[in-house]
Amino acid sequence: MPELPEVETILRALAPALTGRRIERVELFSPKMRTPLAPLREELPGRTILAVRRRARYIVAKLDNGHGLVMHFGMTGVVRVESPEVPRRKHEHVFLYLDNGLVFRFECARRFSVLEVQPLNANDDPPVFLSFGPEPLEDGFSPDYLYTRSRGVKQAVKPFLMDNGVVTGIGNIYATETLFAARVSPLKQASRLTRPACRRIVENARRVLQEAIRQGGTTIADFRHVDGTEGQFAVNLQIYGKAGCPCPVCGNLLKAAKQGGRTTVYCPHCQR
DNA sequence: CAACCGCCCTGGGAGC
DNA sequence: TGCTCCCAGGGCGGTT
Repeated sequence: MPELPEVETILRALAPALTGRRIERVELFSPKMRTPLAPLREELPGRTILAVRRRARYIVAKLDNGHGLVMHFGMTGVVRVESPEVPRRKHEHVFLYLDNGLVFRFECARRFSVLEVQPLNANDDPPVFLSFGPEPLEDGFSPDYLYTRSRGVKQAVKPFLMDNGVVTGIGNIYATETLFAARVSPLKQASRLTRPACRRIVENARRVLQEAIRQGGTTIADFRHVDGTEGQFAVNLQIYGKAGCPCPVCGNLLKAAKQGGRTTVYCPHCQR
C-alpha cells in the first residue's frame, strides 16, 4: 500500500529511467484500471518525457506537449522499467515502449491504480492537485498550520490526518505510527488538539516518514521497488497491524477500532 | 458544506 | 482438500 515514502522510493528509481525518453509505442492488456486506458494509445506515442516529479501519492511525468502522464499506485500498483524479453506478469496492464529499448510496465492486481494523461497548469500541476494541503516534509506543514487548520473540525484526528486537503501522502500505516509516537489518540476530535499535541504530530510525522524513505518504504504484502525488491521499513513499525499485542512502550494490549472503514490500532494507555 | 458511506477490485487467510 | 466469507484500503461520487 504505497504511501508517501513508498511513492518517493518509486520516484527516485523512475525519474532517471524515464527522463528524456521518448515513448514509441503503447500496448494495453486491460480496458481500464481506475480510469480507461484506451486514450493512452492516442496520447503517448511520439511524446518525450521532460521531467518526473512526486506530489502527495502521485507521480507526474511531464510531456513535451504541456500535458502530464499522471500515476497513482492505489493499493497494489507496481511499476518497472525493464527489457521486453521479460514475460508479461498476470496483472501487468500497460507497456510503454521507450526509445532506449526498455519497457515501462504497470502492474496492479486490484486495478485501483491510475495511469492517465491530464493537462498541466502553469505550475505543472494536474487539476487534482489544486485541493491538496502541504507536503508533510515541507515547511507548510507546521504545528501552527495544523493547530489552525484543525479548529472547528468535528472529525477524529486520524481521518483528519489522512485527508489530502489537510496534509498529503499520509495513509493508514503512517497515520497510525505517527499518532502512536505523538501519544495522541486516533479517536480524539481534531478540534480538541492542543498546540503541544500538534507539535508532536508534526515532528513525529516528519521523523517517521523520513526514516521510512531512508529504509526504502514499507512492504506489507504488495509494495515492490522498481527493481522488484522489498522496502525494509516494516521491521520499524511499532503498532500497525499489531492489535492484541502488547504496547512496545507500556505493555498494555493494543486495541483495534474502525474509523471510516479503516482499521486503527492504538494504545489506550499511551495515546490520549 | 462537512462528514460519512459505499463502491471499485483481487489475493490471501480464516473458518468450516 | 476445497469451498465460502471476509478483509486489505485510497480516492471519489453520492447522500445526509
